[in-house]
Amino acid sequence: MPRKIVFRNLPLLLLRARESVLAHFRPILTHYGLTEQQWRVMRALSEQEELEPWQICEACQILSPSLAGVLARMEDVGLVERRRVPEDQRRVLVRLTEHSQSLVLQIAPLIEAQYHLIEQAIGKDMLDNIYATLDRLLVFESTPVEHVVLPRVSDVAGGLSGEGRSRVGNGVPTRRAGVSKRKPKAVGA
Amino acid sequence: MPRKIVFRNLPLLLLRARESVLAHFRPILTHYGLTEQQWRVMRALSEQEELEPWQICEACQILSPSLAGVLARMEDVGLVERRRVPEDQRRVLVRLTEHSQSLVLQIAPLIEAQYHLIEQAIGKDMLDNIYATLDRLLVFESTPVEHVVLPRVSDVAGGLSGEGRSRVGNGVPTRRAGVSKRKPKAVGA
DNA sequence: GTTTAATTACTAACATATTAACAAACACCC
DNA sequence: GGGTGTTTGTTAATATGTTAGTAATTAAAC
Repeated sequence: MPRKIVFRNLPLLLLRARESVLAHFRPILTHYGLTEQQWRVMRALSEQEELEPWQICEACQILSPSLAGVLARMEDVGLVERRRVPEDQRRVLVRLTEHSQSLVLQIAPLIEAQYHLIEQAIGKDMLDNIYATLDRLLVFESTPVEHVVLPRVSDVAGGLSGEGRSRVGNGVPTRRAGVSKRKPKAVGA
Repeated sequence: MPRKIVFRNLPLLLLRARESVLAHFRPILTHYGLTEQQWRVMRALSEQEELEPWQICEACQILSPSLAGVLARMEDVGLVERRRVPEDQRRVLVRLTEHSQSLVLQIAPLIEAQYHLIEQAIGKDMLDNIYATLDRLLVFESTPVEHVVLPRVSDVAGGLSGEGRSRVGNGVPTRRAGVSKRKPKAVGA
């Protein structure tokens, strides 16, 4: 096998870090029947009163197609209301319902308290350091970074130049239905 | 509205940071028709030769049900092979195919090069600092952090104690089919 | 040695992520 | 003033995340 990549997997580390933090908040949200994304939207709308979808996308780091579903479900359960902008019928304004606002009033202190517990466990200096580091990482969002040149290869993963898949009889599929239930996909053809 | 939560949204910041990093690698992976998760699995298997699914879950921060699908698809396109452990018919061993190994040989240098470009753009000190900070954040994975006590509330988000949703006629749904195409869900009933 | 519990990988059901494509409303332009 | 392009939100299709539950196998208890 090739020499290991000398750099540690940064996106993976960030994923782990995020998960380790989120683990301390998730119980609060699920306790109130909220998903993580719903809470992100609620928190944003609790600070802005009214936002357009694209603004929520930016504020909550949710892509537009995802947000469409999130908002639709939130409207279904009465967490947000949507109305069109009169001057521009394309645009929409989203806001929290009264119910949702009172929900924020209940949850926000718990979130806040949990942050305090975290700060208390790892120290304020440490927490500040984390924020500062992340900020610098985000600045580099706009920092121009060169990109490696990609060799031209038409279709590599699907290409499978030669060996064919031999789905049946390799040991595993002989078990439950699941393993061999995948669609054929005609690789050798 | 309630006073803003004094702490900045840490999970959101981590999400942003991760995205800003990943943005520099995604083009490489999509160029080879790989998803981010597939590459994570491939990178792990390129360093271990053979792993059991639960080990991949840990190494790649992928939950077991997700990994089931990821591996099934990867097997479909000939990226990995699975076989049962003879001594324990519950367990499975996963490994890269030859094709997949040669793919790693092509991609790894590009990933590596991109890391170098990033390091070059933000500085080695900065990068080291990031890694160090993330490590400390991960240590706190095991650090015992108290958890806020949750007030007992049966079903809050769905409860909607009173106001009813008024789906039709609030301004928005009058547009395309989509907005009002959601399942009714019987809130008022 | 059979019953029970624990493991391991998986399925099911739903919410979200991601990319591409689309429709309606607006802006321009000639 | 009707083409043309742009913006905004959306749908479609597929992959993954998340929680709960299941089947097959093994280990433990009795």
